[in-house]
Parts: sequence; structure tokens; C-alpha cells
Amino acid sequence: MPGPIQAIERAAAVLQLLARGRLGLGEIAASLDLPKGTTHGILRTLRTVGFVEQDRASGTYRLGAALLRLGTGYLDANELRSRAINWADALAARSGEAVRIGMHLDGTVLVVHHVFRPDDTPQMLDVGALLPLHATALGKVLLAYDATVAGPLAQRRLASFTRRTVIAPAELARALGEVRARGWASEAEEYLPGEAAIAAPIRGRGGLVVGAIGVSGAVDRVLETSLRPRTGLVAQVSDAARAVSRDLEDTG
Amino acid sequence: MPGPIQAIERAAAVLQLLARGRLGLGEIAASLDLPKGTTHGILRTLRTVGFVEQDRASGTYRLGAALLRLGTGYLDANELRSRAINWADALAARSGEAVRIGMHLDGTVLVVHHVFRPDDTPQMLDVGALLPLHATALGKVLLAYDATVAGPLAQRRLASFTRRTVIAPAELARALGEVRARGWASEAEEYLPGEAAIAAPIRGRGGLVVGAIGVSGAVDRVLETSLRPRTGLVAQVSDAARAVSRDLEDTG
DNA sequence: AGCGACCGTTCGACATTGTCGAATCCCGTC
DNA sequence: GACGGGATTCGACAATGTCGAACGGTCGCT
Repeated sequence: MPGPIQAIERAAAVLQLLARGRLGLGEIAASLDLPKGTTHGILRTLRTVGFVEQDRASGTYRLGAALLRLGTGYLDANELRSRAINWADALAARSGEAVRIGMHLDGTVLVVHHVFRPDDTPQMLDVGALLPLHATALGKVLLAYDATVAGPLAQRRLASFTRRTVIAPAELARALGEVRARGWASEAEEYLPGEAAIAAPIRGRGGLVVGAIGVSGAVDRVLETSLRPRTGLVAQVSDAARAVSRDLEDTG
Repeated sequence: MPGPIQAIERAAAVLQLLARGRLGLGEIAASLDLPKGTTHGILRTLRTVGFVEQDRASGTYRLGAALLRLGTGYLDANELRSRAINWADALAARSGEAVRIGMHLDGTVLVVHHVFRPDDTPQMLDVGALLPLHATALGKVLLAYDATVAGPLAQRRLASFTRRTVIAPAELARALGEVRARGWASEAEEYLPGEAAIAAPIRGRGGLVVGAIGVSGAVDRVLETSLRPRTGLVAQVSDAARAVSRDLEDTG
């Protein structure tokens, strides 16, 4: 019976839809092109298992609390993350900047770990966030080393976030070639104004790139006055990436 | 057709199982008492939608990255959390302790928000974690004010975490009465050695308790020398809880 | 090396199961 | 009090998922 189970596929589609905000039954049914009755049955089931909740007053549906457990369950099971946590802490301490670990998910960068910059300033935790591949240092690393990531992206029109975002395919390809040559990627105000980042590839068994680790922070702390990434930071990031890779290749 | 959809219920059960660690097909099929063929079909579908991943070598299954997106999607949609974030930051800054916000989920406390203690020490983020109801300040608040939470718990045998954990039903009932009388709950080394906590209820529309907010930290910072919670901290926590409650009742 | 046991995967027939669209109910609004 | 939009229920149909046995690969043991 090598065919996906229809009901489960549809339920998953409903959840993916709801991930972007609360919706009414009608909207969901219309988006998925399903009869309302069918959609309601799916929703009712997802509610009994705690994957969606329903607003008593408006009747609209939203994601449920049980999903949070599953999300953190994924993080616990994620090998890349668990191996990288200790090195990420060390990198944050040594560099004084925020550290992020990302992997490819469906044309974006999924942040699987985030260590705050070691100071008292309030910061948003963005584990679980999706970042653009072409406008972040983490994403460029993934693009540069994984053809299965880069291929589909070439078809899409790239979004521009700041004046510096590289959206021209030729220019991006050149930048990715540079990443491969140097072994690390950087980004300066291409995603968020005033922020720059450096990232390096994490390799799993067989040398395949399975993720990326990098630091990000204010432009004047991450870059030299020449606007090139600080050499010391680049070395720290590369060392951390190599350390994680060694961990991954050896064990598990 | 008011009956849950079988296939989806089963898929959800598979996910809940996998939340506790990676498993093989046989183990999953046995745990759920399903034929291997059926289980495999469910797993295959969950894999195509990214909810589970499979280890190439061992063949074992684990949760997939797409679930992380859904988990954070839940957090974004969660009204209690979004209203409480600002007040939680303020409470952490004023009290100098870590702040947590919890709600009831399925006989436990689900941590939906966590602000680190404002200093440089490395701390584990535990958004998504499940804490025991009877051994934490957050949980005692939920138990004290919500009969639908307290009822089922009376049936279960309570787990003991430290020497101080209260597991005798009578003693716990007395403590909950005290919580109701004072309007806040506390806990000293009942869950983690060396840690104490204070929490207060968050009320939604209609005055129902929908969650709890509280601080936790080293015993000697949270408690007076008399072992009673520091009066100033109790006031700060209660004020924060009231502020969040006002936010929730007014809008949405 | 060869054998055996285990585990994930595939297959096809069966009937259980989910699907569908119309009809109903409920609520807020005019 | 009637209208409208939404969620919800219903029952017949057949498409759909289920089941258990058989396949094929891999690891561990002899």
C-alpha cells in the first residue's frame, strides 16, 4: 500500500495552515479545497488529541498545547542539537555574541538552538524560527554545500529584506562559490539592519553538511572597520563547527 | 459522524509515543497494539509530511523538524503567553530571578514561557517542559484554583522528587487551602534541591484561572532566614499576576 | 562463512472507515 | 423577530485504510 494515508496528510495540512494563525472552519476548508463536513471531522479529531484548540466564543481554531510538547520532544531527539549545545555555549562565551545553530527545512533555515549573547540585555529566543536561506550566514552555508537545498531555491524569486539583501541569482552564486572556497559564510545587514553574522558548516557522517553554526551581532562588533568579518571571530566559529562535526562523525 | 477519525487518532498516538525517544517500528506497533503493516503506513505518511524522520542506518523513527515549527506556532498563537511576555520580563528584571509561566496540560504543568535570571550564568531553557503539579509553585496554584485539574490528580499516586516533596493527599489538600486563602503558592526544595519558588494565579475572562506566573531561584535568595518566602518577592509576583490578568480580561 | 533470527517493508483482498453535500442548529446582527 | 453566516450533524455510498502473511535485507551468533 505504498501511498500516503489521505486522512493523515489532510490533518497535517490543517496543522501547517494553523501554524500561521487562527482560522475558522470555512477558511480552512476553502484553503484546502475540502468539504466543510470533512474538514470538521479532522478538526474534531485533532481537538480530542490536543493538537488544536477552539475558541469558545468565535469558534475559530488554533494550534493546541500538545504540539509544544512534541516540538520540544523533537529538540531533545535532534542529534545535531544535542551534540552542538556544549560547543555553542563555549562559542558564545568566547565570542561574546549570540550563537545560533540552523538546519535546512523546506527551503528555509530552521533554528534548532540559540544561545543568548552573554550580557543582561533582553533578547528574543528564536528556536523554531524560520530564516531565509539567501540572506543569512547560516543559510548561505547550507546553500553552498547542499545541492538539494540550492536547486529548488534557484526556481524561486528571492525576497529582499534590506537594501543589502542579495537577490540576483548570479551574484548569489558567486557569493556561494566564495563560501565554498573559504569554508565559511558571512552576512552584513542583509537580513536585519545593523546586524552582521558569520557561520560555518557542520558535517555529519560521510562529510555531508547537516547544519550550520554561527554568531550574529551588531555590525561594529562582528566586522572590522574594513567591513570584513573579524578574523578572530571567523576562527572561533570555524573551530566550533569543526568540533561539532568531529562529535557527530565519531559517535551515534 | 461524531466520532474521531481513527487514522488521525492513531497518528497522534504515534507522535506522542515518539516524543519520549526514538523507537523502532516493532516497538511502536507493539505499544499501540497495531499490526506492523498498519503502523508502517502511518509512519510513512508522517514522514512525507515531515512530522517524523527515520534513521537511515538503524531504521528507527524519531520526531521530525516540522513539529518544531508547529510548536512555536502554538506559542505565537497562545494568548496567555503573548499577553504575559512583557510583564514576565519586567518581573525578572525587578526580582532578579528566573520567571516562568505555566498552564495546565494533561495532569502536568506546561511551561509556556521562561525568562532567564538576569545574569550571565548559563541556564537551560525549558519552554515546553512538563513539571509536576504537586511539587512546584506554579502547579500548586493551578491545583488550588481549578477543580478540573485537582480532581483527576487525587486518583494518581504522587511522585516524590526530594525529601521535601509533599505526597500525602491530606497534607497537599491543606497546603492548597492555604494557597487559596493567601492568593499565592510557594515551594521550597520540593522539586529541585536548593531551589525555591513563588507563584500566583493568572485569571482570564470570567475570573477563571487559566495559568500561573512565578519566580524560582536559590533557596537563600527566595526565602527569608525564617524559611518564609520574601515578602517583597511575593508582592512582585502577585502584582505581575494581577497585571497579566487585567490584560487578559480586558482584551481578546 | 554460513545460518538464523529479527526488523522494516511490500502486497492484495476485504469491509471497515472516512468522505461528501445537504440539512440543521446556533449565535450575533440588522 | 427574521435574517445571515458560521459551525455542526446526518446518513448513504464507495473509496479508503486495515490487516496478516510473505518478502528481503542486515546483524549477530555459531
